Amino acid sequence: MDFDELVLSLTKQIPKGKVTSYGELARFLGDIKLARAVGQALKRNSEPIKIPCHRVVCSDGRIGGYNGGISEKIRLLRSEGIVIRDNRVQNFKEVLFRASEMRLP
DNA sequence: TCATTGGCTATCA
DNA sequence: CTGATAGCCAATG
Repeated sequence: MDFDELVLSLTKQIPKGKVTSYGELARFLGDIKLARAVGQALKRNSEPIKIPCHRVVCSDGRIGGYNGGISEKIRLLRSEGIVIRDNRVQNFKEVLFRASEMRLP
């Protein structure tokens, strides 16, 4: 299983109504410095339907980027109950899906 | 091979 | 609060 597949499989574990950060995913993978590569892996995601890549945001609660545009990302998150204000998830710490809750496929 | 490009993070002023 | 800085990984050409 290559890097991209691993990242995507972890992303699929994020429950609806929660989010995680590129850094959290990277931490689970063993190295916080993988954060950027994680972002790239999500970007290269070929099946955006099955993979909720919109549930991955910046470590400080800012939205981050999205293939379909940030507005679309925000819209999707709101539709799942995430509260966003000034391009930030409001209760970030509370809705954060932590690395300790992830598991290998 | 080397250079570039990001959906990044942490730290300091 | 905003900006600048410095790391830095995987894919791509």
